[in-house]
Amino acid sequence: MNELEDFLALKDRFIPQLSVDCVIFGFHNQQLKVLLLKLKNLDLWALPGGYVEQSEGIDDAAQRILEERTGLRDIYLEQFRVFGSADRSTKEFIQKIMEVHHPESMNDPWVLQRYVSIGYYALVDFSKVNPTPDFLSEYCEWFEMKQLPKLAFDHREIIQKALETLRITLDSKLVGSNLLPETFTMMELQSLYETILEMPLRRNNFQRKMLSLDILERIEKLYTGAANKAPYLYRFKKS
Amino acid sequence: MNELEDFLALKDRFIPQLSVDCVIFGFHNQQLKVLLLKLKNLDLWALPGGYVEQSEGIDDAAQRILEERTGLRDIYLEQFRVFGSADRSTKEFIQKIMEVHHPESMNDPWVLQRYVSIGYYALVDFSKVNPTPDFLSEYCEWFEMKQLPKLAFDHREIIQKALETLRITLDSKLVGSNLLPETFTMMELQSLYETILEMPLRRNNFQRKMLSLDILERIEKLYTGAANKAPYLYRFKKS
DNA sequence: TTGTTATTATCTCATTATGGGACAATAATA
DNA sequence: TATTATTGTCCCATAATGAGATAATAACAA
Repeated sequence: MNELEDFLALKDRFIPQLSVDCVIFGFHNQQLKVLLLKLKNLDLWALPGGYVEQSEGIDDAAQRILEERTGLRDIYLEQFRVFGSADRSTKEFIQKIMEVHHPESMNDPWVLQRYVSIGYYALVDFSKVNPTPDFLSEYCEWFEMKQLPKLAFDHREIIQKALETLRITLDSKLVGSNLLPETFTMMELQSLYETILEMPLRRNNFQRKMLSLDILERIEKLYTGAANKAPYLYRFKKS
Repeated sequence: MNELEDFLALKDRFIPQLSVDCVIFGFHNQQLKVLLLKLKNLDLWALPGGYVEQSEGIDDAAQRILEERTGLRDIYLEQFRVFGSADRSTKEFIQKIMEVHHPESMNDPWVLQRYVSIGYYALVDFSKVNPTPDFLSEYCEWFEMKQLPKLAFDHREIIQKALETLRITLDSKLVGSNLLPETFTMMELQSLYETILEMPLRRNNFQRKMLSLDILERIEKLYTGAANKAPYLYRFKKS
């Protein structure tokens, strides 16, 4: 496990006791998804995360972590909350993880210290992501928000809080332009909003609202082969 | 400077390279004010701030710092953003501050390290605050938002960001109940909103809006001695 | 060719919210 | 009793939103 040794040796590169956790949202098959990592030899999943280098801004750290897990650069990223309550009970989890990988590391009190974690949420085009695990994990997979697996630390709470923030900022930020592919139908856009808000919206009023914002460009019709009127394709206007 | 030595000796009590800065808002004489500290022997002011103890939650740390500077407990507090860009240039300021107080401390690389700071804003009843400086400062005073003095670090930016957040959340949070005294007139409430939003509002529409929210209780009339109709006093409903 | 069917795109109307002016009520004073 | 400066409401035009109704149309079946 040389990687881990390297990691422990490099601890001076990072700000101690501070981590960054990223809730990466994607949208696929009318469902909101989150990218998670399966921890090696444990029946536990975790958010993509990492540490902040001494010479690195926190937003840069988040971008770096995101690029490592998705292969994408310049991702839409939003800081939403710091998780630093005294009872985050990260110790028990780190203990579990470290015991499995490298029992000797337990002698180094550094790994067992309490962490304060900065929560970011990211919006990505599902189809462009290349999920890549890190050295503590064996897989990297998308999970539907409704069916999250068993999560380490307080990561379930972090995901929940990220979604709440996303909901609140839904109509002030252009969420769609980051979660949807280049072109999409009005129904797909509506379905995205309904999924995030967890409530049905009316087709007619939703379309009126979206068109009135003057942020969409109507391209051509999409002929799906279905026996009904073909919907228009839209894209977000450039600026 | 024994206090400082104690402080340096106690560094293991705190999470390193992490600080908390509090933007404490008050409202007085129709003006929005911020509580600031005057750094000893320097022509510089700074936000009340501090470090997070190893066994302390970050919100608890903020409450502790707030209590030390204002004498108030259970203050309305909201985390709004983390400041951790690589170029926060805190070093030059810390250097300035430490040179003045304790040149020997400069040998300890700890004090010169880069910091990541969690920004909180607090809303307090101006009249109840007892401003109290900390060991690095000589005064603790209220400043009008429009006339801030020369500020250390990136504290001006932090204050600006806090105000922006306050504006955005103005109608979802009950800002008034924290910034105003127990009872107040409709005009005072409106004046608070106008000051925060930096825009004039219409008396009739503002009153209609506020009353329709069903959060205010009308008490009795306030006879000021002025030659005009006496305004009602209001208080925020309990629950 | 001509219906049929399932959607999509719009239109319309009622209801509610908001902007902005007008007016009546009233506490102290002249 | 009249005056004055505010305060509390009312009214109406306009904008935004909720909810049903109707027209357009792409593929398929008859």
